[in-house]
Amino acid sequence: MTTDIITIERFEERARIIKAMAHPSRLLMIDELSRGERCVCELRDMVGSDMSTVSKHLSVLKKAGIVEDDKRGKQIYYRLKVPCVLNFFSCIESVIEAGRH
Amino acid sequence: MTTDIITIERFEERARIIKAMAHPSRLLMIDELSRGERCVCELRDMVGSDMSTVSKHLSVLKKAGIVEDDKRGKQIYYRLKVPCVLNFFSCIESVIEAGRH
DNA sequence: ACGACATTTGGCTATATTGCCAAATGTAAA
DNA sequence: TTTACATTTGGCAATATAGCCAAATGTCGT
Repeated sequence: MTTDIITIERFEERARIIKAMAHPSRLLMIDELSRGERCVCELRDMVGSDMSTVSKHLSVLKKAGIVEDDKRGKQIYYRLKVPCVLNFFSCIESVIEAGRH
Repeated sequence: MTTDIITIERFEERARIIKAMAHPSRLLMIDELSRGERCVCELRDMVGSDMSTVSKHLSVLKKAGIVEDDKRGKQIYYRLKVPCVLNFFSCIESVIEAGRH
């Protein structure tokens, strides 16, 4: 354990991680990865963007510590490193639901 | 219930809400509001930014449906509308913890 | 070593976000 | 109805993000 003091830096660190999720394509990829690991080309087919765009999205998720990757053969496979992020979805849905007041 | 089909639009809507949280000052305010409603000036004192900046952050959270407000006297009080967003923090902490590999 | 394939990186433009100041709005007390 | 206070809004400059193309890197099969 490092420190339990809640500082501005702590909230900055938290914000960086949440920001990494804050994009529709990245959420789509997280959702897809919840069903198992996928190579970049599979995710590109799902998302429908340019390979380079998908790759950059994945690097954002990776830098945030949300996914991890693994090179096997020609492909690189990504998987969720911290699956609890999936729990966000149900809460988000209730925000949406409450929003329809 | 509207529809259960998972579309791109659904992920865009989710991303908008997550993006609304993706800022250190806004996370700080959410954290503070978890302890009860606060007027804008109290939040400004906590965050330490300009009043107008804090107000704009709050409008982002409000538009996303995360907080709601209520005018009483000269002040406007904000409170969490969907407290489940607080659950994000523990997961974020485990992302941070896992990141220190 | 060569060519095909999978992925990342660099570079660029377009767009979005942030945060301050100043001005506008709303409210209440004198 | 002034004045003071609380908050929002408009506008602007600085910075960050997104997505495409093209080029670079890495890996395999031949």
